[in-house]
Amino acid sequence: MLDINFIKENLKTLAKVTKDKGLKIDYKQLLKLDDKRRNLIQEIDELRQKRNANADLLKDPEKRSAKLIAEGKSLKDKITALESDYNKVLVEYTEIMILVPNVISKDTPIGKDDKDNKEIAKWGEIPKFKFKIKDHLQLGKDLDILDIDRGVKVSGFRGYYLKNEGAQMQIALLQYAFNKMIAKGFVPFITPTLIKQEALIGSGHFPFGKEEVYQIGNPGKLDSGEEIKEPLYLAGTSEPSLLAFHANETLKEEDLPLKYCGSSTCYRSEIGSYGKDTKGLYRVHEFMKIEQVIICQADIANGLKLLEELRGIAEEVLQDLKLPYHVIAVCTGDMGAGKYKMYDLETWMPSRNAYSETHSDSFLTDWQARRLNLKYKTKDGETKYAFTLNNTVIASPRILIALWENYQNADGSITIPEILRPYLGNQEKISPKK
RNA sequence: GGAGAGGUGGCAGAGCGGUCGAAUGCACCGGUCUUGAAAACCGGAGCUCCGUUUACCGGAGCCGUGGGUUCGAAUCCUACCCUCUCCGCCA
Repeated sequence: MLDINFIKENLKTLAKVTKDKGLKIDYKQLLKLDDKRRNLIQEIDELRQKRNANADLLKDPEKRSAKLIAEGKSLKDKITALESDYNKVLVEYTEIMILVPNVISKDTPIGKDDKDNKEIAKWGEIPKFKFKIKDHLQLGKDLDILDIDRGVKVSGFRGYYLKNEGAQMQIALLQYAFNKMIAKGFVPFITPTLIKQEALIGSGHFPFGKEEVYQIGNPGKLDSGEEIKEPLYLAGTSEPSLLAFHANETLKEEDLPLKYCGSSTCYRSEIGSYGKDTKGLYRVHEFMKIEQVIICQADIANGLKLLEELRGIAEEVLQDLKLPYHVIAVCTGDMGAGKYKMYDLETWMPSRNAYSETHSDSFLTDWQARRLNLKYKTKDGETKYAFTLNNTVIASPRILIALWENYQNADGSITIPEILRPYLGNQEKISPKK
């Protein structure tokens, strides 16, 4: 969400960024609703003032009269009617307001989709295999560390089991990553994954990505006896939980920046990507992830610095694992409404013969904080909305694709990356069983 | 799942139709006193929104949330959310 006054003063910029991000906002309608909204507030406030004055007179039994009471009744009716109008206008107004995208950094590429993203850095050598490589599915099957067939049997499409060293490796990755983050001063969290709609609106996952999120219904009853559901949702990342942790709070500037990392299972419905990546571990309905989140002062330069810091941590993880990757500056059409600037880290996946997304590093200025009503008080006593950032630390099993495929050997075994060995009893290789 | 109690300012805690944005205590800020501090005493202080002559000026709203009753609601009714206690069940 943006400040309505900022929107009014920057209509041209916003019209452009809206188009560049592939969105459609009726700004004329928004301004109209804002006018209506403010006019109604004024009218209502005036009538309430009269009502209060009237009620004040009636306090005195001597002044009590049928006329005053009638006057009070009439005022009440007018107020009720206007309030009802106001509520309707506010709903429409809010519906548009939460769709208004954030502005972008100067260096964000303008483009339509991921084809227009720009590679800005590269690390590691793409491995050249002298044998016919297997993809992670084959490796997983041959080494008995992944079972897709039974995953589908039990969980349905996109279901999977990690098994043996496959299972161990996932836990190893998470633990290694968690430890790294703690060493860097991030506060470790295990976050709720069953969350309320407000948290998802706050992070900006709603309304944009609503269909991507699983909904869980809680039955209840309305006044009228009508059955209702106050839904809960399965979070697709710990980001909304970590951000909403401080929703409706006013923090102290001296406590910023807050550096958090959250470990959670993540759920994605993948509606809208039906035909895509249907094989293997690339796109699954549930996975585990450690996410890094920063809540900081409202300072663009500082935020950009932190974005680089988060990127650096993610790069460090891939370098620790010795996986080739590149960094791309994500273009407007691919970045999401709330983003001010965004990088993706894509890791080399031999079977896909491509770099594929494993990390996503974003800076959102105060776009999320406004939705979350997350503020801080400056040293001068001023109240401001905070800025927020987030990036992946590690997400598995997707990263296992890169890990298994890049580390495979001619004999069909997989070398375990050194950094993970301590978590797997110092085992060096995953070899075929028996 | 059953039974009961309750949600008021940073915290504790009164208020149970108009005198309540809200007593009182603690904490906080300023002052007096003091060599300094403490104590004591005096004074001050919340948030959100709207408007404008942008002035800490005017107005509205905020006592878990929404709806209702009333000329008037922190106070009454109602639904929902949450917390606590006891019983039951349970990883």
